[in-house]
Amino acid sequence: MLNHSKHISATEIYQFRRKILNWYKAHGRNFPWRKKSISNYQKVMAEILLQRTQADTIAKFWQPFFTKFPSWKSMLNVSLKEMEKIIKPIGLYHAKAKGLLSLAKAMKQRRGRFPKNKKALEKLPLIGPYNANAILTVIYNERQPLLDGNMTRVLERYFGKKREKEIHRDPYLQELATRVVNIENSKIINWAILDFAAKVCQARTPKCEGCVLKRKCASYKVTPY
DNA sequence: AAGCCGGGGGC
DNA sequence: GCCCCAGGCTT
Repeated sequence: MLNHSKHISATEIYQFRRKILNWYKAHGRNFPWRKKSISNYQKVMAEILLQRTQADTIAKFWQPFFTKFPSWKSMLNVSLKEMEKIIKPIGLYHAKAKGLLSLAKAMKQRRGRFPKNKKALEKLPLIGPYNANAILTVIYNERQPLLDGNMTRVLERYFGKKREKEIHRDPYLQELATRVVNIENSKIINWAILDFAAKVCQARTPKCEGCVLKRKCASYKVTPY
């Protein structure tokens, strides 16, 4: 309907997806927040804790944090100072602590239920465009891209540069990412791309020689690192 | 649109 | 020492 990524064919998208998924079967990461058994509370909390923070850092933080805070309600009796002290090891602790207490209050008012559309989700504290998509995909099984700096880097290197500075205001990138993750189990391709970005297509030192995408990667042809 | 947050990990 | 990390909020 919009044609910003029309120059990229469905076949190219399919091949990219297939290679990433194959790579993921052998090399994908396993994290607590990817387990089916966890609560929606934990799924949302994971996305918030992960903001601008390495996944391995949150993996270590996971057990002690959720032992202390098993639910939204459990966060209501903690002072801001206490919460800041708890969040401190993962960084950005002023904003995250304040936001979490605020979100816990909002969730109490909402009786633990989340909105089911993007605009309403983004009105909640600490829930922005990325997180809203993550919630829709991981909890409600929708097909939204987890389009952060990492997925953006992979898509840009492989398919070509985005047009605008802001990820969430770039129609080409939005449309391309949406097409790429448009499969039945959308969260798997999303996780696969994030894992691929973290382990192979890294920001500073991408491991191009062993990369399964290098033959058709636009960046590899130009700068084979 | 730009600035800011932050401890920890990798190099 | 420097750069980067599953972004969002404030100005």
